Amino acid sequence: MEYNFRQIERKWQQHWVNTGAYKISNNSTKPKCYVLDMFPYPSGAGLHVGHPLGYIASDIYARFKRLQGFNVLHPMGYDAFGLPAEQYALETGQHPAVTTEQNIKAFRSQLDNIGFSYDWSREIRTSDPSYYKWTQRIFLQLFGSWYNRLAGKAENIETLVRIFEQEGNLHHECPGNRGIRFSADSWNDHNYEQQQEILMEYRLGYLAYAEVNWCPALGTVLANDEVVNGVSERGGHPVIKKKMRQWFLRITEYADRLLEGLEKVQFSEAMKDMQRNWIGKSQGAEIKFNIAGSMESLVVYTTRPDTIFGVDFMVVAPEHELVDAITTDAQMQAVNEYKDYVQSRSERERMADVKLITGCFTGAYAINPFDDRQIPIWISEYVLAGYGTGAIMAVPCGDQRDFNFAQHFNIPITNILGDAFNGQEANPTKEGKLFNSNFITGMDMKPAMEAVIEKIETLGIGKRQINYKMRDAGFSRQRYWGEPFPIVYRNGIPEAMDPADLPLELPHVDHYTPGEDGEGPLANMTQWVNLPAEPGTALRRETSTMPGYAGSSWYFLRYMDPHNNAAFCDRKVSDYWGQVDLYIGGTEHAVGHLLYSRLWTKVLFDLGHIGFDEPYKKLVNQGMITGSSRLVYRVRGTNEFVSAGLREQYDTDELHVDVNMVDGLELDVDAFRSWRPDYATAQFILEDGKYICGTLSEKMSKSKFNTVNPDLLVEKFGADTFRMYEMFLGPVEQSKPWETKGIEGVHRFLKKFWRLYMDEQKGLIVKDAAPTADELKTLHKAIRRIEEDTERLSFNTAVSGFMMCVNDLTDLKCHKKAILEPLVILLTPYAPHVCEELWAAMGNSGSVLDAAFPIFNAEYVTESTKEYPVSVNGKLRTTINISLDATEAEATAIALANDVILKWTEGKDPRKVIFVKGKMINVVI
RNA sequence: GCGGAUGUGGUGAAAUUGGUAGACACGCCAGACUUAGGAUCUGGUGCCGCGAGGCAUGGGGGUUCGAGUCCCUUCAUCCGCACCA
Repeated sequence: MEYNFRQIERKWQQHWVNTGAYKISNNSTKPKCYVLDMFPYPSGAGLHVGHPLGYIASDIYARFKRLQGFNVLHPMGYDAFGLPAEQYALETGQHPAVTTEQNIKAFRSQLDNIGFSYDWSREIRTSDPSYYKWTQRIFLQLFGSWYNRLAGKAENIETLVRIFEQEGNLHHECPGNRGIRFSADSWNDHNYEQQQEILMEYRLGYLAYAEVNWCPALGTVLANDEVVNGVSERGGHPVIKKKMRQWFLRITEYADRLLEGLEKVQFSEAMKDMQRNWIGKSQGAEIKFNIAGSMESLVVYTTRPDTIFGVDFMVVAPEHELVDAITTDAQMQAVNEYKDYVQSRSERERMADVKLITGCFTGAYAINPFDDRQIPIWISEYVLAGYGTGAIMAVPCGDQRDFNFAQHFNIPITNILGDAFNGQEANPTKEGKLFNSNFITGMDMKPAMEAVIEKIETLGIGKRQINYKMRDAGFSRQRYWGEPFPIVYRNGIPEAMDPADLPLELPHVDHYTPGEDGEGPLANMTQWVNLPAEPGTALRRETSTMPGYAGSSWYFLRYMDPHNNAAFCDRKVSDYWGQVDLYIGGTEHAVGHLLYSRLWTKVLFDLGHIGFDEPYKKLVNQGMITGSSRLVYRVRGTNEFVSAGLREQYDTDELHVDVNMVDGLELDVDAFRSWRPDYATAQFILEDGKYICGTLSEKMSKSKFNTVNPDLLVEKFGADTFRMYEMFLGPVEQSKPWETKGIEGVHRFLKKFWRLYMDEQKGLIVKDAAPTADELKTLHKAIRRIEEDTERLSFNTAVSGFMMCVNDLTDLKCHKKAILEPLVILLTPYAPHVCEELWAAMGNSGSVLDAAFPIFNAEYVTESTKEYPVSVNGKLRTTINISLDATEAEATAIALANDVILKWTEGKDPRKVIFVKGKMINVVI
């Protein structure tokens, strides 16, 4: 029998469906293991070979844990809301629900091809009302709670109301507006509307004003990646910033817990660094500067209060509320022109264009509180309104950006660093003494920071302040294809819907055009938006929808209990499954999705809905598979194509060609001719009778014709080969280019593996004879290696471990059941179909999926001698076989007596001999 | 700009703790079997050199008996940056 992978794979995939082999129970005495993939957004483009990399890795791990006796939860679903479906709807008029459904079907069939062990009975879709019902309910939890800083956790908003009634907000600074201070009496005097406004400043899900990318020509709000160079990607219309009232999640209240939580989880240090950076905690001070001739004062945030005597100018964000009030008449026009310019710039551009120095003097001066020096106040785009107080004190001798700014605008620079400042560039050191600095002159910088903070606090002109770069998360999208907010505005005041009335279903619309003034398409559904109400009351629904990360922030919980109608997840069930043991996904989610889902988990934990406050115990980021594009070279102005090696001799244009028409580097010229009508008559200038293509490594995309569809490879080589080849490419976490050519090596391996069991003529050739020591050694070396490598997710080396094992067993002509049966189990996580086939062929009744993982026995692999490498002065000169029992003296004597070593020591006495038992010998002369 | 990652043969890579650099494959070369080969098998294959030998892990420097691995420095490429998901 030959290895007929198509028949085998079809047969067992059907069998596993029929027997419910992947259905997992929530009731088990086995230890649990939760292995999760980041679920995909079902795009219309379908899967390319880059997508399944992480899925295959997690599938192997899940199957491996199952063989080890764990009850493994390994689910899959779809992050089905999103902008592309809505965009597609705008263009084609097809409802996103319809196209999403089609895309999911296509995804599913592609996934099924590869033989994953997902429990599809637990599938979820974020766009399904039975799912987003719970997303809405959890949002109401966020809306209905506040963060009690004294308790260090979220609590129901009612507890805050009780506190206000008794003591006002004396002990609970308002996170949304630090200026708000009130007593119990004044709280109780407030009317409902005023009280709601105050509560809004405390809620974890709250409304506030923020800027969006508004494109007047399209009448819509654009995502950042729909804006290119300040104009809309579609149509190239101007985009400006517009303030809109929007929902936010108060993630900043959790900044410290999100930082601390990183200590408890197994993420890569790089990943933790990215999150820490995103959160961006810094310690410093806020300092108030009076403004000359004005009642206004300017509050700046600085991490370097010790440099206060080096301040030569102030920079205020152009959007800062004070700008209009302090700008002098003489500067008004220049300031307004500058503000118009900044309006057209994206935040990214403002941060990235560091060489472009722009700014405008307001005409106003701040007064240094310690020496009364007058300091000019400028506005510049490099200061962002959202960070700190939106104003900085600029110290050119200590900060390069400030230095560049001062030089550009000819602002004199004060030196407070003595010789440490050379006048050519800023010196940002925190180590050293301060000069020319009034009462802190001569002090070391670090104690000086403390001294300044103490002084400003005594004087009441500032205070110690911790800041975070992280901002509260915008939670509104002016879009259709997302979760509707379960919010009704009663005369403009937002109120939670009754949870019993959820889900609030997304109404069907016929048009996806935006509403007025930047509102989402739902605003056009006046029947749906405006609810019947008593006279004098207006009841209006929220017309924004939630962003993509809403549904994905908690989906890992729903998989545990996907059909529960009474709760998002039964507490007993979430207690059983607990944290995700292994989470695999792309590094592009490093901050966004991961921080949001960590936040939601913490809130749900605080409110008592689940028993753990970090969702993912271990996180692994798979690398991106880049496409390897193939290029052809057309002789300019002709229909003649020249092979890559000869292209220097011609004037050519470089064109992408579909990688599926190229075998390695050789173009299939007939396929190329029939690719497009204008190539039908193409002529080729060949080298050695072949047309050789050029290559280029770049992101996989349809427009580059470098995507490779896994379906084709599965059809040609089988799912087992495909799975193993994806793993064999290299470490999961590393980015690498796709190269189809190598897949044949893995396919050959599986055929060779098959031939250990099956003969083309004789069929099964597995015998019951006793294994030899060599055979046992080969098997157990493989068991040890595969078990270790799989556990540490080093799948590429595990695959080569299998190859070595099969090569050795082939050389040994081993066909013994005692060796081959454990080997089949070992390979099952990687190549489940062929293993199930051979397992059955050997007469086993149950499924190999539930076999017991072979136990490694060290006895079979112990060696008595070692081929020691022997170096002279660190250069390897020979190897000598020496007993592992040999003492240092014995081994050294053998080495020094060796002919080759004698030749290299040239009769000199060795100064030293380094002997590392079991490793090497080095003779130093 | 900030942050992250990666540089090892013609290619993908391996080297788990500082101890034989290139395992395992692809490709290539030579051969066997064959009507045939995109099947299978055998041997070879880092570079330079006839050889002895020398050189080699992006470049430069350092620590060490010994460095792909540790330290310093430098270059290059890729990815993310808050409304793509």
